[in-house]
Amino acid sequence: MSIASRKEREKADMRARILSAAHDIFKENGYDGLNIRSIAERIEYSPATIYLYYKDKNEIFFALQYEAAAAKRDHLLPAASIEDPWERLIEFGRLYVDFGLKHPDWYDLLFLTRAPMEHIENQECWALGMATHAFFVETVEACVAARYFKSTDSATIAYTLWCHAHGMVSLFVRERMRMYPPEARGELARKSFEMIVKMAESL
Amino acid sequence: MSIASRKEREKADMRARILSAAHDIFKENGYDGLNIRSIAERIEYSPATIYLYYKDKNEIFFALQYEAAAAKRDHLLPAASIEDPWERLIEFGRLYVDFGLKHPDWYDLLFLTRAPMEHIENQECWALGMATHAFFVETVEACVAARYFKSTDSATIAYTLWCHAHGMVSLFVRERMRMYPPEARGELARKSFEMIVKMAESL
DNA sequence: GTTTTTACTAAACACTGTTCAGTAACTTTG
DNA sequence: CAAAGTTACTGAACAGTGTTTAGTAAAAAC
Repeated sequence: MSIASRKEREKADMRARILSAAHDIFKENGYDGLNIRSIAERIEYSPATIYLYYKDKNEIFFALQYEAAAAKRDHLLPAASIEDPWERLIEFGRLYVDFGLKHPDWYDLLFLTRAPMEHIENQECWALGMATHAFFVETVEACVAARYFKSTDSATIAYTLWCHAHGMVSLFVRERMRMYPPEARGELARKSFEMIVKMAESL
Repeated sequence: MSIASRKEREKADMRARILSAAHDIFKENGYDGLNIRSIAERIEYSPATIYLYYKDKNEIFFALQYEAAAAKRDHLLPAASIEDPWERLIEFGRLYVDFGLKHPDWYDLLFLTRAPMEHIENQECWALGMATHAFFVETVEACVAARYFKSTDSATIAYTLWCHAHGMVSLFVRERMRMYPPEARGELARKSFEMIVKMAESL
């Protein structure tokens, strides 16, 4: 059994090494600069070897997406410890946008990549994303329970707030904020966040 | 001068034929299915010929983006004739989302494609998009002028509403609405639109 | 020590965008 | 109208993708 378990360990190591190389290349050159040959070169194996450990590029893509989802969860984690649901919701939103602006590539990977969505529901990254989203929805529900809103439709409230935050970040990530002068962008985002908070208060 | 002008006309015709082919292929197979060889095949010329009429694929991309911008403008046009600015604003928003849901490929091309943005500000498509956006901002300003809002920050109001609409559409276009059960998606979008209208009333 | 299994790779395939040398037709010139 | 020059076009190639396959050398099992 010793040899078999060692081989298993080596297989897992190799998978990790490939993913780590993919991670590095992605951080350095974005998704566009990430290709099988560049990964192979970095780990000093032939391109064909990659396919002995990952079925195809999509599988590596999904693994990277999981890392992005984990990074996002970690970024949002500080909000979880805030007792008051309304304060928690605001901080959650602030951190969500902050994550998108600080890590546009990760955000892109999670929400903007026209990617192999066929079977993404079966992937770990999807489950992790759903869990983080559930935390957000629960916070909205806690606000509803604590009568912070007149409306009790927590699902629609959560979705509406998410749409706004996602809209902000994705306009930025995909460079459509160029419609506004560079110096105005930051302030616009800040003001809009304040505005949606104010609007939410009236719900 | 007759020959020269005929040649000019032929050149313009060819450019139009190439773009028309690109348009058709895009509608049939999306941006992924659109490549130089497929265009060449459709117009029955060699791939190299394309490069005599368009500098590179980006130039074709920009031309297509212009068509998308024009289609969007036409889709939004009916709202322009509504007198009351508040009603106009609502209809504008409704049509904006409607356009995105009905023509996800066009919307994608306009707002979600990680595209050659370097010089897009110099492209016609950009100017057209800006004009349509300006119409939207003017409508918000008209609402402010008519005291439909307490707030007078029309730029932030416009941006906030846009973020919400864009968020809704782009979550749909990039298939992140899969987080919700299929039968719930339509209702969620409808309710969220109503909600943002309600929220805007309180601004 | 022989056989079988495993880990790996070179080379290729099919598909992209793009370029370039060559050719045939058209236009201009004398 | 023939020679020279220009234009429109293409076949073939290059470089870059993801992926597959046949073959090999080392490791493991017997």
